[in-house]
Amino acid sequence: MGGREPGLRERTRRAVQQEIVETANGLFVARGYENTTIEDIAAAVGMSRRSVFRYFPTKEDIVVGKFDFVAQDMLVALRARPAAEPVWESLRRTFDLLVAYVDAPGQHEVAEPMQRIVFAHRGLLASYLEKLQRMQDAVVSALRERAEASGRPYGADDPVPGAVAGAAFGCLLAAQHAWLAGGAKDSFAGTLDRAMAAVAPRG
Amino acid sequence: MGGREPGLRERTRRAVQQEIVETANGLFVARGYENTTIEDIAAAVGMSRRSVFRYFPTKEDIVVGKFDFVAQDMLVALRARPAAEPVWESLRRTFDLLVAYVDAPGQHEVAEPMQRIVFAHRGLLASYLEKLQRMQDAVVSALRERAEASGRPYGADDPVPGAVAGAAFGCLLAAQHAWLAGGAKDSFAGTLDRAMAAVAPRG
DNA sequence: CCTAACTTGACACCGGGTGACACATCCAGC
DNA sequence: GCTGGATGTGTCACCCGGTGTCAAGTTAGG
Repeated sequence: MGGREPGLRERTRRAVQQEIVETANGLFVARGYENTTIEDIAAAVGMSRRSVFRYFPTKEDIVVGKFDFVAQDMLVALRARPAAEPVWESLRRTFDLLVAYVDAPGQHEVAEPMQRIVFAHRGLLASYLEKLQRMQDAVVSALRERAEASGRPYGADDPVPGAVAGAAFGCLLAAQHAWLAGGAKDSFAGTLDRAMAAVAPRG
Repeated sequence: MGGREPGLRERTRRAVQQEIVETANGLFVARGYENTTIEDIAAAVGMSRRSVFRYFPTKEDIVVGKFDFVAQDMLVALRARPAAEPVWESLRRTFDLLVAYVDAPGQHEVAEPMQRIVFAHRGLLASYLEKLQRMQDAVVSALRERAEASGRPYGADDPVPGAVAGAAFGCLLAAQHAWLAGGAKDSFAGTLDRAMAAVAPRG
């Protein structure tokens, strides 16, 4: 991340955010997303409705906001991959961060129902897809940098890097979908491997 | 589509819907999406706020609702492709319906700014992505049918057909992105061709 | 002409989200 | 130790998207 040593202010803020997320997730899985109002969350945490909005811009962000961080980390991870590595492999390794998030043994019991909630609700799914899209845009930038560093830069409006990244994220989403549909029994990593083995960039 | 002879009721309904869309699009382009309230639209069309919601479930649907129809048509188109054709080619041809929508010479002047509006607004982009996702789900079903008919069905939780479809839609989105970023000068079809040439299913 | 189905407008209401203001707290610097 | 400014919070008022309800109006069919 950017600033070294987050500082006390930022740390307490993160702590409150974390508490809101955990409390809210509990309510969401118990009563459902739409049946839980911001006021319910505020009351459960012990603050006012207004203050909840000071920590999260929207209700949806309480659920999918964390992916902004994952996106940043993924970018760093992608930039750290060796330049000689095939792009598809680099992307697969970049996704390991998301995989770790999903396959994490400790949080598995809470992460999976939340995923189902995301995929079940219109606005939430839309919001998640939009986050992935932003993530993807960043990946495209990284891909361009990499191509430039290796001496074969893409043209400004070349759709190719976007297509490669788009295909990879498409596989990611498909894997998530299939994994959830299959009851989340297998490892997510394995499902993603199979998905990404079915497609490959040309050249 | 389904019922033969739409009937008077349904036809007038479609006409009103069309008028709402056109009036609203005019306001959106002129004053921006967020600066245009449902009441503004209702007033411009000459009906009450409530009635607008009788024709469109949400404000976003006024913009992206038409893609539900495109999705249905795309499904039909995909099913009509010869079974022997390579999958990637079938998908590219299926996208021709969307291409026709974008490259259409008549509506080009209104379609392009609307596309920019969609890509510029959080909720709108999210909504559009969600529509594409639903479209994609349908495509996956068609891919499964095709594989079954050719004697090599996929397993129930196999992520492969989803990955192929996801990759194709990823290319589609990337092409749209690059096309808009490049000022929509080239033909969209050509951009999409280049995007889909950069990736291919394995096997 | 009368009635039943459908459409519409008007009104009330909910919930997400924002702006403004007042109050408390905490941490300077004097 | 006091004071003053930054920061956090609650309260209130408001906007807008979206829904339920009901009464009035329209249209088609007997």
